[in-house]
Amino acid sequence: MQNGRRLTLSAVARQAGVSVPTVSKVINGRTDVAAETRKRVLAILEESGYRSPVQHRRSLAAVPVVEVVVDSLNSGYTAEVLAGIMDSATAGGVEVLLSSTGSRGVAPNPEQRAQRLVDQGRCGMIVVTSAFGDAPLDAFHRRGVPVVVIDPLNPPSEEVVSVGCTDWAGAKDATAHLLALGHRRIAFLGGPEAVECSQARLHGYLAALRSQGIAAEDRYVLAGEFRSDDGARRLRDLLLLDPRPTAVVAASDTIALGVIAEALRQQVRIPQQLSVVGFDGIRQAEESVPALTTVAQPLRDIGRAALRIILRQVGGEVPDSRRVELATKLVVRESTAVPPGE
Amino acid sequence: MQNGRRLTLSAVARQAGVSVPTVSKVINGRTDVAAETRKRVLAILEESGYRSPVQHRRSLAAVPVVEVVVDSLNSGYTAEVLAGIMDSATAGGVEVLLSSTGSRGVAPNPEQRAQRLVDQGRCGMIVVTSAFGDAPLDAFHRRGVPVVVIDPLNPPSEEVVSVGCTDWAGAKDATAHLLALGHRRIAFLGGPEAVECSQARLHGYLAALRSQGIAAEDRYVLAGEFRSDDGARRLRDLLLLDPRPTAVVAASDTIALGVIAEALRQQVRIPQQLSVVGFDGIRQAEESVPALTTVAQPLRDIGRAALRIILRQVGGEVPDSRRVELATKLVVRESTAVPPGE
DNA sequence: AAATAGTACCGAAAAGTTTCGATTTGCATA
DNA sequence: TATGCAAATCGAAACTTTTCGGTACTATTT
Repeated sequence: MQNGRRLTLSAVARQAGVSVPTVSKVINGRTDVAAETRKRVLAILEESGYRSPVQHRRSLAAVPVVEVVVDSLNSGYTAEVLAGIMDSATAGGVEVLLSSTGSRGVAPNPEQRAQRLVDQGRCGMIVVTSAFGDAPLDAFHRRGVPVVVIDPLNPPSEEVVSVGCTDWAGAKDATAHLLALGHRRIAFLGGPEAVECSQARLHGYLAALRSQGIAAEDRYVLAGEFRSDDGARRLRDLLLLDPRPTAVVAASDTIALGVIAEALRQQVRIPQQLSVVGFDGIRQAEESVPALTTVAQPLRDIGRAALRIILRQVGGEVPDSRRVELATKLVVRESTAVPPGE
Repeated sequence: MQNGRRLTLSAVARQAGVSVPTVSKVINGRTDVAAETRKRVLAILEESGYRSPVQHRRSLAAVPVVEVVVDSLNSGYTAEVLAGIMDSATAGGVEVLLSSTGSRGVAPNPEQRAQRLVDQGRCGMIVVTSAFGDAPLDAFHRRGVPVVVIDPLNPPSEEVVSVGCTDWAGAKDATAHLLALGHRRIAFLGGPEAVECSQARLHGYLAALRSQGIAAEDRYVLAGEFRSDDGARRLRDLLLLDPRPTAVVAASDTIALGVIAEALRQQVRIPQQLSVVGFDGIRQAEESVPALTTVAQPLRDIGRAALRIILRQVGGEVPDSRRVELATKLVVRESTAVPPGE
């Protein structure tokens, strides 16, 4: 390719059959390039190994920074994942820029935000359990900024890597554990219905029941928020049913802890009268009384994995999978036992 | 100046009697411009009010960055403070760079680290509950980077602003609350003896006792770690004493939650047989059963305040105080009651 | 003093980016 | 069907930045 001179934009442009500005726009992630054209130009760029001067400078530049977007910090879940991210970050020599969406949802102006990201030499982004539309993701993708989404609320789009755990299998394990103890009336306290992982957990629960030939009862399945007070509320509803369920599978530890707290208040003894299984494996689950049996997600590992994936993408590797699922592990503690009256 | 067209480099260049590249170099701080020439060009630039496109973008986009150093993320305490910092950060339009010291202590090379901080345009630093020697702090101070320390483990040095809560008064309130209920044998489960806030809380406890003319018993005062398992361990020790204390003041909520959990295991009923007061006001304290009476630090407010102080210092203000203490508030919940046998 | 080397400074030319108008296309409307 | 309108796409031209070589000046050597 190189005939004496340095590799230049116009050479790439000529080969791609477009003008110099168009190539520049592709490199800088402008929107006014047809997808078709962009692809062709990118191919030539790839092949020729062209690097724009700014790209080049950036690759020499100081410590890479990864931006981490969280929805809120008040759950143990987020903190734990963040801790994992920090692990990998210090190990990998990158820094972490934390940004919180708060209640306002994500990024007022994704295009501008993405541009700022690359301007300031940020090399990737991790989104933790937030709804993230396709439009903003595209803004990052066009600029070649790798994005990893952890436990996305909405189904992740094509071009983004998502990291999570084996939600379906985990809920199935939890339910199977209760079935093995002899429970037959098992309730499920889910998360918001629209949320991806929530659905997977529900289906794991249903699958376990079905495999034992047990029909799921609608009134035992209550969707709600991933919050302890909403767990407490729903337990009150469950206790009004006749016959009562003898066990509860909660879609998160926060829900399960709410159930345990409310059970104590209602004089329902756990696990003698009611077994409870949580999901997530946050720290508080170990410390509750009785200690919570739960499906532990390797939250720290998930955080670590997310950052490693970013780093690999920055290094030019193509991720071998759009979805990474880490195995959950059922941790049996004190909140589950054989059903009452047996 | 503007004769119909937009203000452009070449106009400035013409007026200054130099070429366009030279003006560009002045703007971009290149070295190959004579001091004399630079001055002249700068004058014209000033006069004409020219802003280069990148300057313009930057003024729209550049967001100041504050570095936050935490020791670890696995306590609710840190997460809560961080949430407060994020509050102020989003409100104040700054970004937060998170860095974790982990177990390895702080900054391998403070001098270098401080330099990098200013190079990358970071405008301040917040240190959350970490030991932080004077040497690194000085490195920042010399470079004019404001540093705020939240609840420092060691006594903060002269040149740094520290933010905390009224530890002494808070512990005194907690103890007074128990005294008012009629308790006379009150134990104190402290943090590590060397830690500043831990000492203040101990002295608040002692002061409350003294004000009622009660002598502190050494065997009722146990130092230890800010961890729930260490709280549980120390409760076991307390229960062996004769006479047993009827109430416990814990120097942190984590300790207190450990006490509650262990009490449940040991069949000691709270608050009927033992009253417990915590300190911090983390989220889990609300959700425990029984709900924990605690001295709530305004953790979020502390985080918010820390960042605001940084921002004011960046704005050129001189902090009016080296030490900011936010008031604690005794939150009476279910874990305290009159002593048994009355 | 002359030659040489080194360096600071500048601008022509090359490279890259942005603006803006021209062209096309899709789609709703007359 | 014709017409208008808005959005998408692209490149020419305008603009900015960078590279690179030349000039002039100074210091050093011969």
